[in-house]
Amino acid sequence: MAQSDTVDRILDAAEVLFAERGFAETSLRMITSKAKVNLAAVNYHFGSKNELIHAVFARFLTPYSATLDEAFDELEAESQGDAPSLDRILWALAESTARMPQRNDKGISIFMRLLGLAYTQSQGHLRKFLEEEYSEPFGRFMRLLKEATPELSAVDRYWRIQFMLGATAFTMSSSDALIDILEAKIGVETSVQEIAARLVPFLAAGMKAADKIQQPPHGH
Amino acid sequence: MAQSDTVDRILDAAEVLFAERGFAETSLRMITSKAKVNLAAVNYHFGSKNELIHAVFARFLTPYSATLDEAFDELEAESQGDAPSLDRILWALAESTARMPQRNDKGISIFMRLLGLAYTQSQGHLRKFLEEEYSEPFGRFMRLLKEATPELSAVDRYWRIQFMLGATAFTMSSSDALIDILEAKIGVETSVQEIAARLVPFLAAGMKAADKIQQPPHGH
DNA sequence: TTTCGTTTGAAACGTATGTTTCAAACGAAA
DNA sequence: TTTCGTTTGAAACATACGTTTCAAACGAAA
Repeated sequence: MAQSDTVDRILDAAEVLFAERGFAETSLRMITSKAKVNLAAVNYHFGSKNELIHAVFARFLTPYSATLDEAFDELEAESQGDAPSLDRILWALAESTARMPQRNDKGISIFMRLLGLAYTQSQGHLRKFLEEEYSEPFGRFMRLLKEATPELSAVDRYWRIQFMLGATAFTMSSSDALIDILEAKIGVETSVQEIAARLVPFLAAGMKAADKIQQPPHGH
Repeated sequence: MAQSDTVDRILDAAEVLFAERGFAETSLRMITSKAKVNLAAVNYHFGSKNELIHAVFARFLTPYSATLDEAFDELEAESQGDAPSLDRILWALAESTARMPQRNDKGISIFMRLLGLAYTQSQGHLRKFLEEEYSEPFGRFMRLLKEATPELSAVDRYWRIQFMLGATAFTMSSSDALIDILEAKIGVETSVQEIAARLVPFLAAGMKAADKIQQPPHGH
């Protein structure tokens, strides 16, 4: 405990509780009591609850952002000149995510759940913070997607990307619960990595769908 | 204002505010002040905040559930004996949703956003309430999906249905914001119906994807 | 018009939250 | 060992919440 291991204890506790219960539903007192730390420590070290939320995201998003950047570098290096395919882009994303160093066995679930919350519960301050700090790797991912789907109009691509994000964020943010339900139902155990491996072909097929806008089907 | 138009005023205000801000972030005082109604009226007419949330959902979910049931009846009547196709099931769902009677022009967005919140912010009491009251049309939809995708194993189907739900709930629950972003970006106006019409082929293609689990792509 | 159950209004209650205060404890530097 | 900036601890603060209370107002039935 060289210096302020209090800070890490708070971050660890906050990360888990935020992932379990969301931001508004997690009080500072829950966090400090789980972290076995004085209540005032949060405001002393982080300033406010909102800044603590930012710190929790920064701690895992900064290395993740760097990992992604490397993966995209590799991707572009491999396919010299021509645009990387959709499948390879999505796979690179899935692999980078799976390979993130985990603090414990629940690491990936927490990571995913927080990413989901970032979309879902983003109040003004969080959205602003994320846009300011991490727009670059996100923009790069978007550029790669654009080059990989030249057959789509800008509008088509826009909506399909939202569909992809939705399927991913939603599934991953509830991955723990969904895995449990499946096990109770069919008795099959599933890893987050397997979900990702199932998600990729689903998303790729959706992105490549021939029909852009569904017309009412005709009678049989 | 024959009898308790207070009840409807509360429901109207609560519906909008819940859709805009979520449940925990919307206080009874916000609701009663928007509804121009006394604070105590909520507890008098509904009992508690949780029961008010239930009432908001019941008001639109009960007619929606009936509409869905009719649409599924038609679907099964049309395709006498053989299972309705995936495209037709999804289309029936999208159409039923679009045709729901709206209280105002923002009706569909609110409706969608609440459905999204039901998945996303479902605390214990709401999940329990929804399961107890509306499991039947949901189960019927699942059965139809199963019959329309006999080529999928139970596990494959389970995950792909989650992906569909995610893409839909996520996109629709943010439809307002996404429509605004697209308009600011490309200057195109979009209706919720158009989003649904774009979503259907995306989901159908994903459900029918040949690969179930992605293997690492080989070098180019 | 009087009656009486229903509904509203204003105020308060108890509790929980984020934040602040300030004295005490700590720990490296002198 | 003394000093002094940093960190902790216990308590309080102001505020917001959901809920309750109870008298006043209402409105159909008598």
